[in-house]
Amino acid sequence: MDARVEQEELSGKRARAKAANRQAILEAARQVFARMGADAATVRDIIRETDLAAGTFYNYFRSKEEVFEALANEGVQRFRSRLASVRARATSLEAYLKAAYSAYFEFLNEENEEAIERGAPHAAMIGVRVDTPEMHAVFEEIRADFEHVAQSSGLSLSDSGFLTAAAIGIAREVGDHMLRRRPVDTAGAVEFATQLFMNGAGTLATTRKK
Amino acid sequence: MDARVEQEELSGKRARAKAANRQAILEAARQVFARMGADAATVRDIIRETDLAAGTFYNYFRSKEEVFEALANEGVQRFRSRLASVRARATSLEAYLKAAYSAYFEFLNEENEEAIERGAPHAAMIGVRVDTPEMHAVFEEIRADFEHVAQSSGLSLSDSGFLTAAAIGIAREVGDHMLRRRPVDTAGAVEFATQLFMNGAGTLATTRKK
Amino acid sequence: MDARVEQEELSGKRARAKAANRQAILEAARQVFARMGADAATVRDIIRETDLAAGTFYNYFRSKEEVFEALANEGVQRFRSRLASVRARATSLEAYLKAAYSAYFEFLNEENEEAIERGAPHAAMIGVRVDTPEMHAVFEEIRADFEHVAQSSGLSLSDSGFLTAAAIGIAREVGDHMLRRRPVDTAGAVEFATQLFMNGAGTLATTRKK
Amino acid sequence: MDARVEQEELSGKRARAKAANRQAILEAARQVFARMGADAATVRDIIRETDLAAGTFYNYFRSKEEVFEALANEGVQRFRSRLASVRARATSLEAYLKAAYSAYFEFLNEENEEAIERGAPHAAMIGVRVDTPEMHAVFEEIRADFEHVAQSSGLSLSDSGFLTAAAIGIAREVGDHMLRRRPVDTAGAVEFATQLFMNGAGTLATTRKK
DNA sequence: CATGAATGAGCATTCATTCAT
DNA sequence: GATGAATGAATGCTCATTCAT
Repeated sequence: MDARVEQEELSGKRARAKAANRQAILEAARQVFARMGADAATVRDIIRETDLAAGTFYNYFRSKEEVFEALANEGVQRFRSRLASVRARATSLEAYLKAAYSAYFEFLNEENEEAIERGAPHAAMIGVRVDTPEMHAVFEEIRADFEHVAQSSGLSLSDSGFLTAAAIGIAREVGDHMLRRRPVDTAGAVEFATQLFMNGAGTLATTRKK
Repeated sequence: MDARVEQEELSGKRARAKAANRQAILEAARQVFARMGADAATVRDIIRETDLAAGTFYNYFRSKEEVFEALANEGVQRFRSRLASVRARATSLEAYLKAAYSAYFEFLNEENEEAIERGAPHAAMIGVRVDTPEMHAVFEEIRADFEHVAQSSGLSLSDSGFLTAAAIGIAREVGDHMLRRRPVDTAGAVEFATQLFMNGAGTLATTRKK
Repeated sequence: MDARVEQEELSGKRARAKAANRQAILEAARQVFARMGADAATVRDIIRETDLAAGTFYNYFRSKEEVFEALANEGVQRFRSRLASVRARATSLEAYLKAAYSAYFEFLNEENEEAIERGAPHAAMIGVRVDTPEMHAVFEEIRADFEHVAQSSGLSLSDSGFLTAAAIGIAREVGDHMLRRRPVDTAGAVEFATQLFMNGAGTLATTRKK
Repeated sequence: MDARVEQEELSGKRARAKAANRQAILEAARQVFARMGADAATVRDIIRETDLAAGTFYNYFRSKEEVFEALANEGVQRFRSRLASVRARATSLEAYLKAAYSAYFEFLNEENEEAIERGAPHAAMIGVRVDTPEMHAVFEEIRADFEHVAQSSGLSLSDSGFLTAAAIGIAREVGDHMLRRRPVDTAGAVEFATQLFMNGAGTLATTRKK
């Protein structure tokens, strides 16, 4: 009885403590992964960054991989929610692209800012790089967006799979390249990526003066 | 005199054996990396795939990473040499792109054929995926090619860094996508990637009939 | 409240277990070192003598050397505390020597008894043989004792460093020799060493009858 | 026939080459042992210091221990031959002691000079420290010398075993101590050790002025 | 639920030794 | 007899995971 009452009284606190522990582990993992790479990191490395005991880790995750996945999904989800806003407001293909690239490049910049400042060589995009079911879902969302926008404009896309892949490829590589430049110019990257995807390299080259 | 000849004969055999062993380790590593991923793989996994003894590994490589690097460089070099032929024959930007994408997609297909058939989920491009000095060199080569071809055509590229990044991004993602389709259609991928890069998505969408 | 009490009970048990494990490792190491020599011994040899698991060793010591050192210091400290009593009661140089030699030879005998009975060829004095900072401290203690006792007697020692070295040398070699005789005669060894150090070999040789 | 003749022609050369190889290994071992300690040293370390191949080592020695023993015996033998000269010329106990201590301290100094200059922390007396049959032989030789000299002087030693042990103990510790002082004063050490052994500490202490 | 010591499988690596050449 | 690559047993050590408290 006593125990039960106590348990119920505590349940709120406990739930909060549980959530806090889970978050603590995730945050520690994020830092450790960034600092030494997810592959080199060990569960011990993560738990050491925490004030929890080794065994406690296993109350929340079954393995390092599970943490990694959780972290990755978290990242993807963050981007996905941004993409959802974009989708809602998209009118033309070009407008959609601009908004989507903008969302991605901003996201990339924000996510890496914290890590890069801390001198974290392995930072580069834990959340969005990995080949997970979540990432495939994002691919399909974008493809659907493309098709939807195209349809609205009375267009038929030749190969939406390839188009989506290309859009994503541009985002990734141009995004990485953008991060290496100082100052980081997301607006420029958005402009470039959108122009290239819409009109090709032709418009990006100018006839030289003699 | 006699001794010298004999010694050379011997060292010939030995040298051949050494080279063979090195190759055996590399080949085993390629398979192991493909099967279980380079990070999960251990030196033991590699040497087990071989009929060599554990210690022998260390006569040839100092660590798993060294094997990985050797393998990666090997792959990049193979592609680089193809790229060199392309460069030699490039006339216009479009011709260069077509040839380069063709080189890459064919390369991708060949390299992965063997691995995919063996059911190797981690196959996807050890040689060309990793972020090595070699890869940066390839990036710069392509950028230089772009600038050279542009100059020949009397054009000035707006941002050769971003352009190169975009071209590579398209290659990577469209390439991966291509591999997932059956039958693998490299020619179609080449056509798509070239068109997109040159003219943008506009030309790839057709006005729908009502 | 309850929890606190419980925790202390638990930690008590744990603490006891930890101490017991540490002792078990030390004792096992002592035996193994005695049996096969500290250099030939491996961590596995030590842990095998224990009912602990291999990894547990590293919860207590970082290496075999650390165990060795702990063991050596332990031995030296045991002897040092005996020497402290001797010092407290020393009046003349001869009295000090007698007491110190007695302390050492008894110590030597006791420490090696257990080991020799078990047929341990490498027993001979882990604790006092090695060249550690602890041993140097003992050297300096003895030298200080010499000077102090001499001063009390109104004497000035010619070379306290050499004198200390000589006293220790005699202790070591005569002590080892003593251990090889049956029955072990510590009293005789004390008498001999003291006489030799005080008066030289002259008093130990008697004129032969014709 | 041909082969035989060739072999016989070479036999001289070969014998010399064999001896040279053996010496090369011994010398390399001496250096390696001095540099890193005999226990830490490996056969590889030794052979690396040589221009011989790994396998060649085993044509001359069966193991590192055998080299060590050879080296140790060599050292003891060198000292033994000096001791033999001493013995030949010894008249009184004091004269013998003086000569023997002199022989040992000089020997110690010479053997370690080369090593210490090269910055070899592990040098300290490979040749004379170890507990080998050879060392026991030396012990017995000295004991016999003691008895012989005593007899010549019409004396009877109380306990020649302990006396010998004491003399050796003094030699060892005073010798080590001597090596630590700069400049190394072998003459002083000889004087001290002889005086102490002959007359005890009494003569080495002087009454203090009030 | 938290704790943290124990576990023991598993890994990288070294090394003495062998042996085909 | 010399060579030096191959061998594979052995070692130190780490780490994910368990479980008594």
